[in-house]
Amino acid sequence: MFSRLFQRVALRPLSLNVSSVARTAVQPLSGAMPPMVHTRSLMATAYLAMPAAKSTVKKPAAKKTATTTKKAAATKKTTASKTTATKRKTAAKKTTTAKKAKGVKPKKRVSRIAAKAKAVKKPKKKAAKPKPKPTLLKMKIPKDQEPPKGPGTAYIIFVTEYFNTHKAEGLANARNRVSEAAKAWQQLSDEDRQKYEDLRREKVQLHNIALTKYMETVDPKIYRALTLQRRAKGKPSFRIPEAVKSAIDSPPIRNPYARFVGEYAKTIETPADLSGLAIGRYRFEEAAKKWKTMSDSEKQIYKDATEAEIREYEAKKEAAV
DNA sequence: CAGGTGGATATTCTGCTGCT
DNA sequence: AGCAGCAGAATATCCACCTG
Repeated sequence: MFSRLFQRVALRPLSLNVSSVARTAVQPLSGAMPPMVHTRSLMATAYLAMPAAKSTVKKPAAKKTATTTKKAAATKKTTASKTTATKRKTAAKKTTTAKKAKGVKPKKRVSRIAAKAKAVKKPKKKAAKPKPKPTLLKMKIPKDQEPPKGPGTAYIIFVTEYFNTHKAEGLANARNRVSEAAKAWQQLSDEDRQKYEDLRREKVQLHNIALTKYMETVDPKIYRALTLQRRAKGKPSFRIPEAVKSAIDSPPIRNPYARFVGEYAKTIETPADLSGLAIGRYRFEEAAKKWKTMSDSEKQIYKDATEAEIREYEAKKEAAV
């Protein structure tokens, strides 16, 4: 009986409260370091909609057009086709501090190019499989069902605005315009830049609200498909920004055992020679041992607490309807 | 013209344990 | 999924420029 209820509760994460998100989303504005607004998570989300081949294939050709002034950057970026996967690896290396060996990159590039080549050859299989059944993995996600895209950076906002205001001046091509925008950006005073930073924060808030709305209304099937397709591409699982996550309407209901562990773990003294995962393992094992020695009536306390929480949740739900 | 890019850095998540 | 704990991995964010 419990498990069924838990399952039901567990399915709720998609049900969010927009107004509370608006609230939490606004808060990050204070303080020097805005507490995680996860703009990028949405950008990352955008990858879902972005054919992997698009980003990987395009780059190499584009790189050729790099100006000579960009020499250094160009060499740095010869690995233009780097995807987030590579990025992830480099990031991982970074966290291990001194590990960062630059000579590693070429290797990756080669393997990725090889992978690309393989990917290109694939289509042959299509003929062999004339009727691939529509699965979530292959399901096409309609444009309007894709998660909202991220707000971009202050600079992006500036460039956008720059383009709009200089549209009529007949500037050469887009690339020159970007260069001009970049120069203009550099000439901005700190104050002016701050304006764009403020704008960005506003956009982040709006974006969090949009994402919340999306999470509320998205077809669960679509959401599942997005998740599966993302995983299939080797992308990390979809992460819901904290500001949105915290808007989930009610806390999860803890099962009796979890409730007990939470309480009992505080009383366990961990041997000094343990660290990291070993500590957690030790505590769980100790808690499990204890749980087994407990009588039904002792356990009943925790069961009652859980049931009470469930009743409370049900009542709240009723009231909301 | 919206957003991708890489490197540095800040922040968050995962794994792992047993049980419900 | 949730309970605890934390090392290490993964991801977000930033800038400045670039791209299709």
